[in-house]
Amino acid sequence: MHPQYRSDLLKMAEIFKVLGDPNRLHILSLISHQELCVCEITSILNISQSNASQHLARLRSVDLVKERRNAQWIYYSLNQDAFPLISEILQSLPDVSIELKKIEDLPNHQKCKI
Amino acid sequence: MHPQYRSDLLKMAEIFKVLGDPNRLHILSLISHQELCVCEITSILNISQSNASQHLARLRSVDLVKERRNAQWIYYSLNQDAFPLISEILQSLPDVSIELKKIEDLPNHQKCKI
DNA sequence: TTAGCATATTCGCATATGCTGATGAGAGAT
DNA sequence: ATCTCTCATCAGCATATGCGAATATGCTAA
Repeated sequence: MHPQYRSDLLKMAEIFKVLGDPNRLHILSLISHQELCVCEITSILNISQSNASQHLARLRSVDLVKERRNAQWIYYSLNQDAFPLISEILQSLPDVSIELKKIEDLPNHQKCKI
Repeated sequence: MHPQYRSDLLKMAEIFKVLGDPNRLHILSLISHQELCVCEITSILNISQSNASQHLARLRSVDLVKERRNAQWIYYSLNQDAFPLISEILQSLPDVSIELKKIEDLPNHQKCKI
């Protein structure tokens, strides 16, 4: 097998490995609609801050997300340039618009002053 | 979160987890062009028979492949109905047609009488 | 500067994964 | 029935992964 082919396969496999987790799929689906800071993602997914941050690190490692710092907050959004099929994949997931509408009602949202 | 949403995410994540391995991507790419028996896949990927069989079991577990028995041989092919985007994903992988043309030249191909 | 909040990183643990080697199950040939 | 070939499964191991707890870093405001 050609070395170039092998490395292409490895890179694609790495991307799918990152997609192979329900929490990361959920995060991608959310930030494909609008950028969100880590505390919002943490609240919506109902996971620990550490866990959310680790998932975001994995998404960063394959360049699937863009980040923008604003004061203490880091806003994440989908990087559609990294993997052309990513948008179509995310569109095949269930709708998350209800969750996005409810951001203000989240229990610990007061800790996250947007 | 809705339970149905969660199970959908889990199912999608499971599919991507299966896609998240270079050998399995390679197998899928090969059998998306033509059906192959296990010994051919083993030869092309240059992995052990046990390893190939285990990868095929993973692909079967999420219904990504179809199998057809013919005497001792079991021929695997892509199941395009399981995951609508699978064909597009596989088309984004490097070309495998050269490997398919060389099946007859493989070292231990005599053990696999097509 | 200090305090407080948002985020990242490290550590440790339980579980999952990929692989090899050995064994088992089916199907044909003799 | 016996042998051989194809394929599946099991056992065992090294490594990877997902998570919580603790800690570190970075920013703002007082």
